[in-house]
Amino acid sequence: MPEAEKRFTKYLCEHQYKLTPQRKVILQAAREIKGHFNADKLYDESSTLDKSVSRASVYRTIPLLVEAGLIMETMRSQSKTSYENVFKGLYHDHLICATCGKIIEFRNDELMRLQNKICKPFNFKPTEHMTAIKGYCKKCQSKKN
Amino acid sequence: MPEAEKRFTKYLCEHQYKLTPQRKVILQAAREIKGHFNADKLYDESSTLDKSVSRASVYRTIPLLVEAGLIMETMRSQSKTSYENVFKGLYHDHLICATCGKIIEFRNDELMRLQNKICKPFNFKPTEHMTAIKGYCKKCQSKKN
DNA sequence: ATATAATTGAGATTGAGTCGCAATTACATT
DNA sequence: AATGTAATTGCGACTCAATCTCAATTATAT
Repeated sequence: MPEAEKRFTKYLCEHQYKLTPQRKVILQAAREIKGHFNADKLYDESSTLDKSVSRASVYRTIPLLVEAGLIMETMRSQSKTSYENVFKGLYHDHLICATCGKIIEFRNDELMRLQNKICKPFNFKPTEHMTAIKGYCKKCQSKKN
Repeated sequence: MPEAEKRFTKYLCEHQYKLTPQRKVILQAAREIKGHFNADKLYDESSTLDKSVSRASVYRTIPLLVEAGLIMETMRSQSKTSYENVFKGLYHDHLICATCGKIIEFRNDELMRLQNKICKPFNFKPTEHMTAIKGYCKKCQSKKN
């Protein structure tokens, strides 16, 4: 059993949730998607694997996957919530172009350390962070000139 | 004329938009609100100043105020988009408690500098950033134990 | 004063996300 | 293996923030 499924099974068990075929399929679909996805995309992928999976189950499973630490909410744009797979230690954040919508991912350990440092004086225990920097990407800057 | 109104007038003029009484009222309402607000709150405040202002106009004016640099989107939580007034140089970010929803504001210049530094290698020109750190506030940590 | 393009309010519409419910099912206990 | 039961399912109805439509109105240039 792949690591992710093991973790999910453990999470469900610990919370007295059941490991249903639908949940397995949705997890598998989430794992197969590369990059960002929203609920609709996850529903499409899940349906492909198993037509019987309903949109409602997808919406109901997403918070479980988040809680289990398998996916995470990355941003909300154009009224849709985006998620992506969590890989061990491979945290990253995003630059978002205001013109073309392009998303550039970056990783910066200093940023992560700084955020932990920021929390201390507030006695705040951080679990996750989201940093999004909006602006103009290289292409859109030159277009403007 | 207050600085904010001057800037808004300039923005409208430059884009061939008209300075209507409704827009003036909505700007004034936005300026009077301390802290975070969403579209509904802004509608309430605007209505108090002038009953004739419609919800639609508030929604239509918000992007103008954002574009003019007078307010900014700060986050989206519980499916509502939050805004707050932009004051010269007084940028800040947020700690959000996952349990009680409490929002702690903080300011950190190092974070701001770091974000500019991060953009450089991508030739990305940042205009604004949003950092939200989720976790547990002091109170909610002790409740758990 | 007039022309005209932008703006308005009211209400309809959209669409992501949630909920209620009867039928089904995973799993613990015999 | 059969049973009990509480969790889960799919479906369709619902919610509600945000957007759109449209006829009436209005800010500004001429």
